[in-house]
Amino acid sequence: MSPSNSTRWCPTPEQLMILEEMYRGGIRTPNASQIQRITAHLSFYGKIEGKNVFYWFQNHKARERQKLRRKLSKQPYQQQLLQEQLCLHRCHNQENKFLSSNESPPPALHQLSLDKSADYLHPGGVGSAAAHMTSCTWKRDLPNMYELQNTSMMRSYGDDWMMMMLKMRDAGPTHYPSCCSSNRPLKTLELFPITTQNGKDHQATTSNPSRNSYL
Amino acid sequence: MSPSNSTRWCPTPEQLMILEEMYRGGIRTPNASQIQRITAHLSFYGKIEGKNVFYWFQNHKARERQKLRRKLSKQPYQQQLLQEQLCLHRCHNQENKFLSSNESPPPALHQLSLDKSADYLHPGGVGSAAAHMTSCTWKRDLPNMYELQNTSMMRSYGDDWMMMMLKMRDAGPTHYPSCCSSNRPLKTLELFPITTQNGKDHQATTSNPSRNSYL
DNA sequence: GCAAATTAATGATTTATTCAAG
DNA sequence: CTTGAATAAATCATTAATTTGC
Repeated sequence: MSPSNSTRWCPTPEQLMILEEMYRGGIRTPNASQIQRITAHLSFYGKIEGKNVFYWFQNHKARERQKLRRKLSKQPYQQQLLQEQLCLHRCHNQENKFLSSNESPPPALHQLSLDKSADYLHPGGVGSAAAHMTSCTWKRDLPNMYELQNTSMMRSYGDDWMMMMLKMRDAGPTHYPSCCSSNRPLKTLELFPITTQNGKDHQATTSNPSRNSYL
Repeated sequence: MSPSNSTRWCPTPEQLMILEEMYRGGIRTPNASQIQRITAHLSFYGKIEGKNVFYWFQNHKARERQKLRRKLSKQPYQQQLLQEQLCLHRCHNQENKFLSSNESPPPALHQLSLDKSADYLHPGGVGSAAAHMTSCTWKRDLPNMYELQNTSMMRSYGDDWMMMMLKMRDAGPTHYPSCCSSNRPLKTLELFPITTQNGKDHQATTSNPSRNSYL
């Protein structure tokens, strides 16, 4: 099937780079509004839908985890411990929003006070594919993305979950200039709109944080 | 937590009965439009959302399967074969729509020609909870529900998948007269609107039917 | 009888697995 | 082989049954 009417999303290098950056930054299970913003943002670089973002994080998380598992199974025990601690660190960084909210923090985190200028602002380096892209205005807004990760999708939809069902796919895949390659001029990434979320992202604060999962 | 502000859906006996009836009828993985219709229909008997229907079928299917597995593990081999054949029969009934469409039928079904007045019109009998309900006008429309079951949710959303993310849950659980008990007078079930689907339900006909799963 | 305690069901989420495009 | 898409299995969490001690 030709790329223009491809059935499945084919991320551009820029989209991929940004997604990986976010993943490195600690995003694992973006909630609905996060997905929406990410999608809006990435759509500048090519056709993309929310479900693509959703699936990407799901798959990437799962595959990183499995990659790590494979790796761990042939690693000496010492290094395993190290890895686990790194993981924990990431996890706690993710929880910062939680810690600073007026909700009572989860017990396990009560006893910790972590540096909030976490390492997600200085991730390990960008991919090569579009490395020349001016990096990276959008990073400044990354912290906005750091809302609760244990927010579930379904819960987020609320009564509007049904919206997704209101229409069926009848519009076939529309024009999609070139699959898997940059089809727009590279440009400094624009900021996410700095909306104050108006409590929209604060649901699910009663969930059990132990169910959060970060690789 | 009192029922009125319960966090989770609590099906009324009528809703449950209808869902079970549909399940017995062969519905396993309703697609978006099916879910919408089912939801609209069931909402007559109490508060309900699409996701509840979605989850109900998912859970029910899984738990019936696991129930059967447990049962099979202590059954003589002969009866196992019988069970499997029953399952297959159901499966084929589900595929009838497929067979009659102008899409090329799945290979595995090519070789079979089955009675289309399938047994889903005469299911094994209704539950006792609301058995006095005039039974059952809505059954006449059940065939409408027999669209492709292998249609995936995500695919159905299409470009509107994002709709589900547009708003976050801010409306808390609204008034819900009485949990788990009939809060409206029983009445003959109304027909589903007999819409001709207009091709809206015909997506995903290219999917591999082997992935269909019917218990 | 009737709450508190325990257990069983089941609604809701997440994780693992699988399919299939490219 | 990689990875987007989708489904199934496992898990969590809340509600209903039920048991238990009074």
